[in-house]
Amino acid sequence: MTARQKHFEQHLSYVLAAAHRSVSQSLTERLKKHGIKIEAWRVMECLDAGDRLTMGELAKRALVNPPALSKLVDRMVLDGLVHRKVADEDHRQVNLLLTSLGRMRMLQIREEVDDQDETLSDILDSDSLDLLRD
Amino acid sequence: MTARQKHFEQHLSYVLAAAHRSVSQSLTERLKKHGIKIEAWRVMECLDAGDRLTMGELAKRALVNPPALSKLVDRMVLDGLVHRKVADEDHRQVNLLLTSLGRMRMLQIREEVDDQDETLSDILDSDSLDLLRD
DNA sequence: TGAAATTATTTTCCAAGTCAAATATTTTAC
DNA sequence: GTAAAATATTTGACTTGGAAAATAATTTCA
Repeated sequence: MTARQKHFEQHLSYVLAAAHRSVSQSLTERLKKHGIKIEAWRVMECLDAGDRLTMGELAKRALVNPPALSKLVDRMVLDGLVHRKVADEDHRQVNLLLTSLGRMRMLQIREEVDDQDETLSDILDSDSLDLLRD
Repeated sequence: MTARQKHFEQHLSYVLAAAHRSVSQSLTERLKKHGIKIEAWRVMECLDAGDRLTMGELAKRALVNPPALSKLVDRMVLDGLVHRKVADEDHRQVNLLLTSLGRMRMLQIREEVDDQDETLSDILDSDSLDLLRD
């Protein structure tokens, strides 16, 4: 007899959705002044961190499905943040590269995100964050 | 001198997005057999739990923006899960009500969600969940 | 080798979300 | 009492996302 009869707001999926929504919304708000979406920021950070990423690798790391990534990258290319390059070894693959404008913008945005993280880390302790990495 | 130089995958927004994505995807997969989206399930649970909810209240509790909720409800009405009723006191407001079909379907879906929660609660302990409710 | 299978990415078509404006109703303040 | 402001919800125009198909390149293996 497990302790049931819980309110649905305690379901894992609800709690996660609420937390994600709240954090995303405030970050989206902050990123508005930089004219960029959270996903685009993640893509730029991945490119800065990882080496010669293909679209497939990038999709996994930046948490975006391949078709969505393809379209997002279209826009980022238009904005001059990244550029595509067919991979040398395997011509099916595409390597994405940050432009210097892209790197510059990423650094500015990173400050904004770091700032939000510091604000929020007062509320949330790091142990629970570790647990989320499952 | 705080311990910086962290990888961006440790950012709160990234960790939350990853956790949310992972849980949502597996739940979405499970809910497919019931022909329903996570948001629609949340709406039904809210209606079952709360009393005479207006669209505005519902939007907050079900974690959906008002325009998106309005459209989602359109579909749910078509599917016979809920129906709209102009509020008695304030005719600007709309009260949403579960149909009996809606309640029945909700109960079935709840089992699916409870099941997933049990599966995942082995991995994640409840302390971290409490912390997410901020 | 070369046809078939596999893999990476993009495209297409459609469903769903957003922002701002429109609509409907109620409240406020003269 | 009524015009103006405020509030609740929906609509419309546009953007974005997803599933599956299309495209392009590589690998397998007979």
